[in-house]
Amino acid sequence: MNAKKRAKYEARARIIKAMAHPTRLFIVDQLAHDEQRCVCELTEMVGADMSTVSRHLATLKEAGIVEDERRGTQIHYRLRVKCVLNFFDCVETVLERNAKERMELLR
Amino acid sequence: MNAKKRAKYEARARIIKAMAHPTRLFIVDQLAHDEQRCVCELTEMVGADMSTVSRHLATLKEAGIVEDERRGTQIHYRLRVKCVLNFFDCVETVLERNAKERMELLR
DNA sequence: CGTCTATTTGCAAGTTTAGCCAAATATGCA
DNA sequence: TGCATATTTGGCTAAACTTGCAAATAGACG
Repeated sequence: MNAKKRAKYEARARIIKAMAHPTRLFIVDQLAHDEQRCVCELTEMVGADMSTVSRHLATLKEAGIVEDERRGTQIHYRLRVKCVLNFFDCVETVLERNAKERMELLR
Repeated sequence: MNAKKRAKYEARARIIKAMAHPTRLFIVDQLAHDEQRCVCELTEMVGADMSTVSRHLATLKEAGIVEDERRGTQIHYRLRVKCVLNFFDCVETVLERNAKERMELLR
């Protein structure tokens, strides 16, 4: 794999890596339902330190998956690209199939 | 987020994390085109140590994204779940949008 | 201007991941 | 059985990621 090709896959991987964390997935899922949320609300929902949540949001923003907007004293985040929600369907498919296969192996 | 919910997102994240690496993305992409490949071929294409490629394949297999089959002395890998290919489209969308936004910021 | 609130950032510790080399396994075949 | 080939696994190091606490920022508001 040459440098150019490698760079292409690295760019792609950066986006996917931004989704590859339970808390960040939760946030994305939440924003899919609620349109937008401030850091304090998400912190409350996630149940971690606000600094931790803030960093997760920065990771998602850096990847271009969410965008933020200041509203007075707080900052609201919302999904920037809806298609990431498609990930969930496929992931669910994989999980179901894994579960099914594990069942069959037990017989 | 309670324990059950957390477990749900952790399971999802494990799948996505398995995709979140340039080499593994390359492999998935390759298997999308070529149906199946042995470790030696993939090693050749990737250009890393065979042990490294083997581990990447193990990661993908563990997640349920690929499956393997021994053929004599070599082991062939193939995609187990096609829908992961949908990831690429969305990732491309995000990358394009990021590029576009960066252009606009330069004006 | 000073203060309060919301958020981000610096730092340190703990955990995970990636990569290579060497050694162990597993098959095929003479 | 013994050798050759393909693949995986153990061990180790360097780099990356995660997290919370404390400190720094940025607006809002009296």
